[in-house]
Amino acid sequence: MENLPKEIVPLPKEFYEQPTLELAKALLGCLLVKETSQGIAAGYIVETEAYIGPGDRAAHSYNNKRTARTEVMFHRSGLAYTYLMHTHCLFNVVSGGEEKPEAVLVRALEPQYGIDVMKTRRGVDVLKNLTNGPGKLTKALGINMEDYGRSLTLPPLFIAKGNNPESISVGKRIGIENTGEAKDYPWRFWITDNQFVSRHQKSEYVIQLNP
DNA sequence: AGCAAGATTAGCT
DNA sequence: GCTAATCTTGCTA
Repeated sequence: MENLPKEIVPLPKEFYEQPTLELAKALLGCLLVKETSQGIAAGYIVETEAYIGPGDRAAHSYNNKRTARTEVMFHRSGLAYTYLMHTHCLFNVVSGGEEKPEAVLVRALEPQYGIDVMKTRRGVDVLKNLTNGPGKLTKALGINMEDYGRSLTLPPLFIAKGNNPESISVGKRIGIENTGEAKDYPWRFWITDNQFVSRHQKSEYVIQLNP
């Protein structure tokens, strides 16, 4: 079983208390880690999308819709919101704070640790295709509905500091054609030119970050 | 109890 | 590009 370097530790809960659009950008470059009996698998987050509470028609929590599925979105920031989409599990980070149902969808990773177990789980041998989509990365890391509501500040599922990206591209969210005006909100973020993003798309604008 | 829809993916044309 | 896969959730009755 592969072990992580000892300096890789979960980010504190305060990290998740920034505004959702900021968090969606701050998560880029961070390391998403899942530990299971099969071993550790982890990758750098390279693509995210923000879903912002009652006013966002594309969000599951639109109009404060509170059901068994969306319940965790109303809880504190830094919990895992997992849900099923067709045959796949998708992974989100809850944000916004108590009673503010917001979340960041993690859409793609750059594989870093446990690549062999990822290949086994995915039945795929090409590194680039292992985690370049929201349903693919959960399968590669072994994230499933048992992770619903889990805190991301401790094992077996957590996020650690990684590398700060030099440049972030911003565009429209993917797969929400039927959501009226919300489909055009520029709330998708990815590391510019990264080869592990789920889809190549024209950016609305690019943010250059100071080192 | 029945049913339509879905923040996707893989495989084929 | 297009479609099937496949199943849970949430809404309506």
